[in-house]
Amino acid sequence: MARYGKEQKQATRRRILDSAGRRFKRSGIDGSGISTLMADAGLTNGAFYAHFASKGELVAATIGEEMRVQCEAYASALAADPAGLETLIREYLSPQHRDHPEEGCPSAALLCELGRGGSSAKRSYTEGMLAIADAMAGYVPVSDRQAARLRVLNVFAFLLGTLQISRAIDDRSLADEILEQGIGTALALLRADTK
Amino acid sequence: MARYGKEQKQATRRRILDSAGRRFKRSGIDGSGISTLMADAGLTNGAFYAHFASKGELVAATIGEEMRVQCEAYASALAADPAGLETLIREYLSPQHRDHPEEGCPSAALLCELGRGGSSAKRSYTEGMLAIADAMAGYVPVSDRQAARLRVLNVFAFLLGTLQISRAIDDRSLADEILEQGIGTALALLRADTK
DNA sequence: TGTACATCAGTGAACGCGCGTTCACTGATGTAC
DNA sequence: TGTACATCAGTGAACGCGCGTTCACTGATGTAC
Repeated sequence: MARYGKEQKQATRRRILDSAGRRFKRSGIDGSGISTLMADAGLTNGAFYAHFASKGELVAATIGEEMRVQCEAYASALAADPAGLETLIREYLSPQHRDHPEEGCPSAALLCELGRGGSSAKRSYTEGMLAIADAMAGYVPVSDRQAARLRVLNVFAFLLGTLQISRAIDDRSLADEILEQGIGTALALLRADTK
Repeated sequence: MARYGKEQKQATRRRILDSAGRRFKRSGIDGSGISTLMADAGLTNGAFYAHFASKGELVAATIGEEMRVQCEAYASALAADPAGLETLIREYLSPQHRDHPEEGCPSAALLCELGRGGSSAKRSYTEGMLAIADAMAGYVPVSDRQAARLRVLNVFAFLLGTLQISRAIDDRSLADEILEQGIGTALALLRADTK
């Protein structure tokens, strides 16, 4: 409503990005309309195009932001506790994470949709994924850097697949069991000699 | 158009189910409208409700059918070649599968959407997933039956996560590399002692 | 064998609704004098 | 210090369109006589 410096508008943009991340992860990209996304941010639909040229641009920006936040969270958790990979895995494969996609991993919630989505969202995703692989490669017991990155990607693929299955399974105790079993498998995967 | 026996209408239903499977896997569930789904089957929108009570019912039926077909395909491939698990894994993690979701695994294409979707689709999915775990448990080097089923689920989670990542990655050669690396990891995962 | 009829799978127009997007407008603010 | 003005983030109604769903209708068929 004002002519503050530029910070005001950028703050609104960040607010939209933040609430859009939650909404997309809860309802899907196709399942989230502009009016709902803007209402989530406490605004009306018309203001949207002052911040983004299209829904596709919002999607790409939101994915980028989600991946950046996830990468930072993991990197700082590991910097604080270099053996913290196990904690991260246990949190990832927790019933809490399964039951609250809107607070969780963007890959687990949106990856199928990204696969068929626009190329700018894929670009954002690829960058974010590589940043995560890079940030975590140092904490994996593999000496070769590139091999360590691929190992991280492998573990990540396993975690996200397991979480997705546990979300789609219609039997809570089986879903719990899959998560529990997944923790052991993920830890083994992390350390295994694969080649 | 006719008063044939009941086979005619059931044949049409199967045709809708088959083309809907392809369409959902290509465009997503939210991304596929009734008119398009019916046109894919060579019909007009109005005929839909003679076969299904709602879109949700079609989704559940399609998921059930897709899982059944996948289960049968895997089971018969393994029956023909008991060491064929490696072939199955190589086909699953092939660029061909990555580039043709409409012909491929329903889990890889639709699992995020199922996670937030209706309960009848989840029910269908759960049944199908358990049937696959059961059908393949005998081919995994784990003696305890229930542990073998969970192992199958673990490998499946890894495969589907890896395929999804390779579809969302915007760099073909990196995507190829992830698939290639995934084959080795999946084979190791299959045989590893995880507990 | 030929004709009238009942059946019913499929047609296609229409329903209210929410989609992504556009745009004329509002009104609180910082700035100029 | 007080007032007039330019700015521009945000409003809210409207656009054409496709959504899921309904329904009166069509017309090819198997059946009855």
